[in-house]
Amino acid sequence: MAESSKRKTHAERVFEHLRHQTKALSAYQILDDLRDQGVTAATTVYRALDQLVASGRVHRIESLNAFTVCADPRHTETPVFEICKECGDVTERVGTGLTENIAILSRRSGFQPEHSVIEIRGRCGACRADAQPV
Amino acid sequence: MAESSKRKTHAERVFEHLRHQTKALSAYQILDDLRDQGVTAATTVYRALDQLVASGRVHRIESLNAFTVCADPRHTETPVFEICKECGDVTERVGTGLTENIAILSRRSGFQPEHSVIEIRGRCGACRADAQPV
DNA sequence: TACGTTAACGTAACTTTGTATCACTTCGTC
DNA sequence: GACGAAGTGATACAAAGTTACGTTAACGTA
Repeated sequence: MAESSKRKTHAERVFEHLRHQTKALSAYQILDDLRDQGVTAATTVYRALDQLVASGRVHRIESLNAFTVCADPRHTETPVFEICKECGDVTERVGTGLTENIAILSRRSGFQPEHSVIEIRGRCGACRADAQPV
Repeated sequence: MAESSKRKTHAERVFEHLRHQTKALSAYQILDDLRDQGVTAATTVYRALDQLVASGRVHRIESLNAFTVCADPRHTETPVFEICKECGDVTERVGTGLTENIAILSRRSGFQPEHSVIEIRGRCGACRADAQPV
């Protein structure tokens, strides 16, 4: 029981909880959801999220003030998030080539990019299908 | 004195103030700055910003919770914002072709984009030059 | 076993950002 | 003058995020 003996931290609990969501959750939503698991302070949630974001396991969705798990922590390219206005689902896209486009743009303007935020709001395929009339 | 007789609204004051900034300002920063012009309520500032954003004269910078004037209200393409971590300056780029990239991406995924947020954080040309050793 | 160190966690207060409600003023128009 | 619409303010509150500091648990080591 070498590794299973390790105590479970709140950061792990936060990560596990986020992993089971299709929507992004706010810090205070996470706090509410994890109260019965012993997470009682906003500070703790923010600390957990800081760690998880720093290690690339969780992304912050700026336009929602919310958080979602990283679909594939191995990717290095800037992720693109599709956010459905109707159902709230957040989908991460990687390998879109947008990082390169931004790099090209920046080369022209002399700006040195470090971290990009790309978030697209609209309607997801499922919600569009639902709205289709016969 | 036909048009000059029109009363100046706080929305106009907010716009004029933002126009003279190189950085994005938060709503409460705007409130502080315009107190001596008679703007005293956060509500008023938010109402003014709502109008200005709706009419396309001002953009909201999601990752900063702040606002900046639109460089060219005639553009229809999604703007890209370069945000310098050092000096805080925000620069709007249009005609970058990124909108089209997003459209292509969405066509593949079935997502219908309505409003995109593209914000790049990094260092601007001026700050990079300042940091250059001899 | 006792001690010291460190990481994780909690409490509390606070700041920042944003919204809701209701009252009041201004101004054009009938 | 009566009326309605637009603009504004005061108050209260909700949501998001931070800071400072104290406590607890785990762990290595003497």
